[in-house]
Amino acid sequence: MNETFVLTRIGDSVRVDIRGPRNGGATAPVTVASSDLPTFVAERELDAEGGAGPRWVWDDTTRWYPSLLESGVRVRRCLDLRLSHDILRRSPHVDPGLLVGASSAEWEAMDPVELAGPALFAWHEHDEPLDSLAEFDRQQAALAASTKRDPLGLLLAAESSGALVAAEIAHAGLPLREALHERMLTTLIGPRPLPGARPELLEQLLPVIRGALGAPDLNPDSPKSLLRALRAAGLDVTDTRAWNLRQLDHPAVGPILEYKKLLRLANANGWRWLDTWVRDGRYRPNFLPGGTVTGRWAAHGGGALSFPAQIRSSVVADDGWKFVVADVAQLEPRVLAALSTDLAMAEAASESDLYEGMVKRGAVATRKEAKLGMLGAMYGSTSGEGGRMVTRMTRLYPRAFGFVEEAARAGERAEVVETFLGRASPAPTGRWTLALGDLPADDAGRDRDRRKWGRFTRNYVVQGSGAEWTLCWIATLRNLLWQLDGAGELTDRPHLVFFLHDEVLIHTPAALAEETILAVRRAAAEATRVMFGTFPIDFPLDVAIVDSWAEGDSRAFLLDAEDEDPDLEADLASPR
DNA sequence: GATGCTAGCGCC
DNA sequence: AAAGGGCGCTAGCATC
Repeated sequence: MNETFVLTRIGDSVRVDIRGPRNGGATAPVTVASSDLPTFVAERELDAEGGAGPRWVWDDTTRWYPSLLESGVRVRRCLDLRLSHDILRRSPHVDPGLLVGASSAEWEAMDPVELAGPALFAWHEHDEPLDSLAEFDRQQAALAASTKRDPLGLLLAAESSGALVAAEIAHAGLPLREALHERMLTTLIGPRPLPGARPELLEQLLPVIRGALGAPDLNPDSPKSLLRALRAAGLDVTDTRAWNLRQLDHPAVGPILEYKKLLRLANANGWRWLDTWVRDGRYRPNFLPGGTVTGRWAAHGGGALSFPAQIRSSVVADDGWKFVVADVAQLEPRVLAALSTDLAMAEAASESDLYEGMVKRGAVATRKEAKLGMLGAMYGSTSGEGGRMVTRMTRLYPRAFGFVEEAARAGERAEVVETFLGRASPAPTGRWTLALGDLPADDAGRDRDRRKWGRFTRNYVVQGSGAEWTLCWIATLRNLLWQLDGAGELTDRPHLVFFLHDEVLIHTPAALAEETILAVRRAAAEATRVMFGTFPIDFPLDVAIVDSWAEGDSRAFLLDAEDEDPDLEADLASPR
């Protein structure tokens, strides 16, 4: 039976309201002691073996699933009412009145529970527990009445699966060898310093920098005093950004850049990071599904989503285990081609490298131009080579480039834009939205803000739809991984241990690594089918079986590759 | 002493 | 004249 179980916590017990697949109507609720819940859930999952499985409806995955996982219980499906409330409330295709009811304000204000890290403390539940059944019924009614019922329903399911993945990643943790990390730190910045002291190798760079600038008291940790010292030394700079310093020809530049790089490592992923976020060979950040407006995940704790390439060599699979690392090549351009049904761009995307595909078809002269043009279209470049390429490529791919252009125009009109499945952008609140169409021609500030919002909505439709594809990917993947020939609980089988926007890491027994690769590919194909149906678009994956994340890092490879410019992103990020 | 902001840099 | 999106994190610094 694929029944729906709606869980509401009441004191030390849980009220379970059961909705059958056909009757839709209420049956008498069951009351389960909280301590018996894992058994109750496990039995229902077992009963439904083979089918899609029961669906567990709860207020918030972070308040339910971690303890189930601790008890060794995995679920196949859930509906996270907190996340779905947020999506439905923002959708212009949902009647907001249907979502209003008891505790509306509490549903709006609910935050996820942080499970990892130094701030861990017990959360206080509401005195009056939120009634999940009432909220579920409201959401179902709102969904049923929506003109975008099917895509929104898919989005809610994918978002909820993402919440399950996030909890499972937190449960399993990313394998990270403290000893390796410490050795790397010691080599690069010196042994663990005393509290408050500068690491040894930074200390050694200090006199070099001070000497070269003739500033004996300079503290290069302070951008302000560094800027002062640079200008006092006769250098024409307005900030201390590494990219700008690199343009200068001065003996202080090399040591300063080296210092900044090591300081960054020490601050972001040094000894304190290790102490705080890594325990018993596992790094456990808090992933927050739906944590950003576009639907990409956010993360708290240890900078999980900016895990530097430099330290990925510390991420090593357990003995007898492997990592399967997979990332999507040019996710967002491919999503854009499908969003806009641009057949010419989709045709170029049949190549494993979309940009090369454009070059091969004579659209542009070089891979770099293709990339500049695509990124320019998705981010809103108007000047420089990016801007020029956008103009040229608009003629070649009018549907795709027109699609993002229209999203930008809509944003500038203060309209809400949507992702492919219907996640709506927030309404703008800036002053420029007032008296729209009645702007003084010389109001440069408002004009700038309006264009800035247009760049946001332009990017929103692509970034948000890309996030939806990856949600569908990992949602399918977690189920396929469970069906592999494993046994035992989650961490005894192939399981996801990291998710980075368009890249996944799976920790798998070595014997199942090849099968895991097949699962990753099948999941990608399924995500494409579910999202885009028969539209001819490919999402090729780069997949590798590795012992260390560093081996599977395409950037590490690209640094040696002749045909790729590793500084291209930096070029884009810099003025001129 | 706590809090909020900025600069700068990491990731996608 | 110049004009790219989304994030998190840290230290320094200003402020209360």
